[in-house]
Amino acid sequence: MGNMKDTIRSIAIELFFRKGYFATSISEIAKGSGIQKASIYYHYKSKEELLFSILKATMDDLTHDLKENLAGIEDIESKIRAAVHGHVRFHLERQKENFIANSELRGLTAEHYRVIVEKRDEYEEIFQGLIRQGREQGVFADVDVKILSYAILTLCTAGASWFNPGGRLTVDEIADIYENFIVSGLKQGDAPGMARARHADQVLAR
Amino acid sequence: MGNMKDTIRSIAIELFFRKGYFATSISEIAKGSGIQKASIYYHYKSKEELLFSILKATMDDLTHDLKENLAGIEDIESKIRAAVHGHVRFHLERQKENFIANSELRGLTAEHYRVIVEKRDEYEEIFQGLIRQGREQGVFADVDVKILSYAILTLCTAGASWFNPGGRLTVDEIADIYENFIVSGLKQGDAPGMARARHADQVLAR
DNA sequence: GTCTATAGAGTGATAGAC
DNA sequence: GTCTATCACTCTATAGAC
Repeated sequence: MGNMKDTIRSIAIELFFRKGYFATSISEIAKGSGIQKASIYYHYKSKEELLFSILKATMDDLTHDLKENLAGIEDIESKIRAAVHGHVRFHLERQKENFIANSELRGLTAEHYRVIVEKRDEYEEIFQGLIRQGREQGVFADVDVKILSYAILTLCTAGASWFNPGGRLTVDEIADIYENFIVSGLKQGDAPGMARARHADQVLAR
Repeated sequence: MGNMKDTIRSIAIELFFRKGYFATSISEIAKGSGIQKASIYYHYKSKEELLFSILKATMDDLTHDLKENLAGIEDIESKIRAAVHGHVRFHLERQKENFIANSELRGLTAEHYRVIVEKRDEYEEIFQGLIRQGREQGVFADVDVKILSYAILTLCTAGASWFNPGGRLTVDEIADIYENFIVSGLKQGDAPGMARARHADQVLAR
């Protein structure tokens, strides 16, 4: 946190998280950074660029993290577990940036919006690929890949909105709870109705 | 949509959903309603009061809906299914209001914020009670009630952010997918820390 | 790299005519 | 119940001194 550019950045993250992007003014960020508001524009050419730089770095780190977590794992269930665990971990450990990344996309210009959404889509596709593979290998039930990938990602992401760093459970304990819940949901062993019918089909086909 | 008060309200819902509360101005709402901005203040005494009236009605209807959906059902699994199904249905059918109710709480005054959070807590407690009951009756596994209730609610709520009314699946089809995923997750969820051990056991037993 | 000063536009809200 | 006019303020961003 040596230079002013990073100080401004971390004050902005704090304020965008607490008050929201539109409700935060440049002068508040300047005040928190201990400089005059005009000086902000030496480091960032606009408020929107400051937001974009935060979102871009967060998305890049997220995808990089996922690829690293999956490297070397062969078994599909272990892969899903590693992906979910890492996703939860990342969102709880960098709670504020991730909260902003999921709620302030509307603050971006059209071009910047496109860049971030592309990165998000790339990340989602890796996840969807894992679910699809697990389904094809018969490890998971015949689930709807798109709907459940959205569900799983937002489920874990949501942790960033209520997580209390000093609370009852550690990051890894929470990640384990999610991991088990999600893998059970994907396997759908006990679900009656349509799910049970699908499950029976699979068993018979083995 | 006969009177102006309701017109203003529905234009505000549309704009708050699309652009966000802080990024929407009174004059935009007036323009959309076909009147001058000063006329807004005849119907609502401030922008914040307009937001509050939207959130309050949404939360009241949500809880009312849940109580109605649960009435007369005895079996705990059927109760959870009805609660989840109704929750998803409500959020998809009133997508915009619900999106606002989950992202614009920071726009409220301290007192109004308290009112809405109280209503949200009341709703959450009903849900938590159902999960707790299911666990005590042995229908569900020994899950963490608080964490999973947040997880389940945000999971279903998130539907309101990506749902496309004219899309591939109907509201009830999506609700069914969620229902099965959640009930499966609740039945087979393990205690924290057991994920790796359990998975290893499974692999060895093959 | 940070400052003071200010441009230029938009904001929520009110007063008072009709 | 809607209008015009306006107040008082805040906002992002820039110019130019140091």
